[in-house]
Amino acid sequence: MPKYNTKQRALLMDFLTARADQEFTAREIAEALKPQGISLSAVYRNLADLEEDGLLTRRTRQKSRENQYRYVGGSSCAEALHLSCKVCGKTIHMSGQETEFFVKTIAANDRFFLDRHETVLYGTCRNCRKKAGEDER
Amino acid sequence: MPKYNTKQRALLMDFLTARADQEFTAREIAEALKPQGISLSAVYRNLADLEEDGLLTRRTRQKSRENQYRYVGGSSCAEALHLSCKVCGKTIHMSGQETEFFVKTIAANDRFFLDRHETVLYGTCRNCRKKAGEDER
DNA sequence: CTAGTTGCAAAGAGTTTGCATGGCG
DNA sequence: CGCCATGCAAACTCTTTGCAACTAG
Repeated sequence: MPKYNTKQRALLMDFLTARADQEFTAREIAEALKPQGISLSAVYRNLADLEEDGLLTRRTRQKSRENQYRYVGGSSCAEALHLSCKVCGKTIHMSGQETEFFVKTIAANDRFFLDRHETVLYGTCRNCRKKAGEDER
Repeated sequence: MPKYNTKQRALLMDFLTARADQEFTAREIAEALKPQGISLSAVYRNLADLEEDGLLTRRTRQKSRENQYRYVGGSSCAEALHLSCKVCGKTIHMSGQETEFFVKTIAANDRFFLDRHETVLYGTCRNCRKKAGEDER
């Protein structure tokens, strides 16, 4: 969708690809990059382009008004499904093989064709589960 | 979280449980129920309570400013994973058996513990895929 | 040069909240 | 009766947009 390569877009892409799979608000990105020269509206406009191209996932967290943006266009993201820990926010990439198997199984059993880019599976990662276990139960 | 059983909460619960797994905006719900006596703010407040209890999923669609709310607290939703068609919006429940298998596989392979309530898998259902195929390719 | 992109500030819109009123228990 | 929930409207704040200035090609 974009036609020119601007400094601002390069800044944003560098930021996002260096932190693929982490969630940020538009404000956070803008604040981090403002010293290097990008405005909040440029961030929004470029994020919108990326989202339209399916390279970006957006979600709203509970109790929050701001959207969380997550870049999922990296090469290591291309085939894998994303597992996102609700506690620490980290993302795990499911292995390509496992993903392949899931996608095929769902297509066969449910006649449903998964969009790997748009799908994020939420839950708790090993570490956070361990911690929760120590605290509560 | 709620302490009293009000007419408004009953209205909202009836609406949502009768349409489990469909997505609505707060405005849509309020408009549908307004004749029966509920205000937009009551809708928001009750939705917030439900979300906090994990009975409700929220997401923002591309190019839209409004949040989509989806009730996932029904009994048939308890065990199943949700497959949501991006085209027609319908939800398919993955079978309990298949879900169980997936959850266990992911726990074993990735050390990741899926939250079935919070996870929605996006893609295209059989019908919509067929249609898309006829149109384009 | 020409068209796309940026910045700024103002507009826009969904969501939240304060406060008085009404209803559940 | 006391406390919670509702309604209304005002307040909030994130996001979008208009427009002039600036660049990339």
